[in-house]
Amino acid sequence: MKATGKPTINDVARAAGVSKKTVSRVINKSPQLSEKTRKQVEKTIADLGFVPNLQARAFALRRNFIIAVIHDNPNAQLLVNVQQGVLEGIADTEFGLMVQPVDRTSPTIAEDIREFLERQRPFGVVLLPPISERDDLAELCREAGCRFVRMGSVKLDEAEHTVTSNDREAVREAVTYLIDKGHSRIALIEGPPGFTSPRERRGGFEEAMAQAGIAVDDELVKPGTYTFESGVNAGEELVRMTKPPTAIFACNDEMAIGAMIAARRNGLLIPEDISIVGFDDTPLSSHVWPNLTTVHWPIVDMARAAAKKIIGPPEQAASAEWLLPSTLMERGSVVPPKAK
Amino acid sequence: MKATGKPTINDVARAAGVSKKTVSRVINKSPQLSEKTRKQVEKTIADLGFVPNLQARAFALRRNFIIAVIHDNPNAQLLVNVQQGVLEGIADTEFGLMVQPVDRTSPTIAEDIREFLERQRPFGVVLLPPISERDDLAELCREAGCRFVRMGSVKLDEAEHTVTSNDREAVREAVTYLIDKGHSRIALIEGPPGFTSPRERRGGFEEAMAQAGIAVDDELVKPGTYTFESGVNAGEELVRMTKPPTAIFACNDEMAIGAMIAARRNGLLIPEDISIVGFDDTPLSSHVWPNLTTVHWPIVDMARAAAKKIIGPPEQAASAEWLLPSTLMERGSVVPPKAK
DNA sequence: TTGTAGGCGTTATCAT
DNA sequence: ATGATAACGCCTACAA
Repeated sequence: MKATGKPTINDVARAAGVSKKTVSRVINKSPQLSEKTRKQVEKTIADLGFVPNLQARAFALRRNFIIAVIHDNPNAQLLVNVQQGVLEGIADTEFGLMVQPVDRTSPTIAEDIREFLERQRPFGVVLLPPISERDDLAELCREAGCRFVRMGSVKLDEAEHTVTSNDREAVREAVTYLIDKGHSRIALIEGPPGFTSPRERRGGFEEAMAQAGIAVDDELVKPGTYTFESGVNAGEELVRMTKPPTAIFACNDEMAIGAMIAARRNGLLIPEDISIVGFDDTPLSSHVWPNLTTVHWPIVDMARAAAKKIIGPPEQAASAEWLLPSTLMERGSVVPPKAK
Repeated sequence: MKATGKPTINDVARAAGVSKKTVSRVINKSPQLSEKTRKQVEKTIADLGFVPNLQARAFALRRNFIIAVIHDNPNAQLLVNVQQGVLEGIADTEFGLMVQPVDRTSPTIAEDIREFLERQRPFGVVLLPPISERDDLAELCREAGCRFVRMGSVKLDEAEHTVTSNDREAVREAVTYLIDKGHSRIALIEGPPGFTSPRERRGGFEEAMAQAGIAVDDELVKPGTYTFESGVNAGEELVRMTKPPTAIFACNDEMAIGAMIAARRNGLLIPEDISIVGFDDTPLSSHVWPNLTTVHWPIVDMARAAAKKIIGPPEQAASAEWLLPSTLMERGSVVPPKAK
């Protein structure tokens, strides 16, 4: 009768003595059903061990039960954290997780994404920075009928489609923390130009300095690209200055650790000779010595929140929290500057 | 006529003046079709811009066009590399990539995987180590009607279901390289007990030493867990010995770098005072200074090969290569030992 | 509140 | 080699 050996909606309908539409209504938790019928059908479902066929539902609804993470981000730890967060968000549901990298520099990126969406028809999409900032790509999701959430460092869309961290505020807090420790010659290692998160982080740095009435010394602001090497390079330049900074804020942990290596290679002790603060709170930050004081970026929480917005009712997504705060993790890489 | 606005197989059939089954045969490259009909239908397909609906095909075939990576592996870089490899393998096909982590320590792992396979019905599954070693989980894939490939450090299954690296041989080569440089007091930092890859890597170490007629000094074999910290700990113990080793082989890069940190913290220069070799060739190995000499683990290639085995014809999978060689990457962390 | 009829887009079966 | 017809399992629209 059934090729797969599994009961279908028809089997349930027959066994329960109702139509399959009624069974369908039970599956989909339709509100207009007598309590009696619902209970009875639910019992039959349980008795038969019926599990609705996801592919058939997907076919009828023209939507797969899948959340896709679309990204153009080379950072392995970030990706895995996002995946973990999404998986937590869809735990105990019928949803699965797909991953689709794209090439930001490709002229066909929009076409590539459209094709992906039309092929796989994911229920929803999580867009990671930096491509989450592109309105045209978000529009693509809307056109394809996908729910979507854009992750970033600033609010990119309506609450329904946004999950962000408050990088600016968190950095301001971190730099203020350095200032409160007594530092005033504070260096900044920037992130790659042209992206929002580095800009926000730099903004927070400047705000903290301005708030404390300290002028930002351009000599102490070094470019970086979020890579370990760029942190080493910037660190080298900083510690070799005739009057080096007493503290460094790096826009991510990898660069902060690069700067640590550079400082140490030049004979400086950390934190005694120079304090260092990072951003992200990657596992590495607890692995180096001294443990890196850094800003915890709640990327797992953000991804979980994004997934829940997508699979939950739209009105709930609109009212749900979209700001997940970054917070300072005080560890071992900061002390007050040496008295001169 | 068509709700989605897209042409369906019916539209093609009508326009081409054939039955939809014939169109289906063209889509599926059925061999028994007259060249003339095929050409004509193909032209109609192109004219109409017809793209077969993946969900409908999936429904009819009871298989989604998806490759799932099932894993219980905490290493972010490994996961991302595997994902990249699989994506390369399915590039320009209609397949997508799903990711499903599982908990190795959970008693319900088999049930969890079965449920996932029955829910999402992936076309194929890539099993990562260490769970790829469990025959019962592979059997689960077979029962669920999924193609599958098991990745590992030894041949775990028939060629059709296997992609492996030759860790043992590669380590033997790496340690022989150290011996050829003049080292004889060579330490080993092991991987976590109970898994195959650490066992193979240790085996390669022992074989190289035996081949050179050097007895393995148990004092110089330290346990590790593949983590940075365990490398630091093992490294500390080794360099503090009254007669420390002149070289260390660590079973992965993270531990090798941990050992580098430990050595340097104890006043040793690398490679002058102590040579270090790792395994994996993670990005980090080219980021530290000196660049780490390490064994390149071809994980991306392995994953690509796995994906191709899965989506290609079975007979091809059986005959395709299943062994991807690991090779030594000579960089800056090895020199001959100091003359006494 | 519940049921009937029909459709979603493809593949499989079995003719011809 | 090709076609007619019936699945596949669910959902929507409309009717009762």
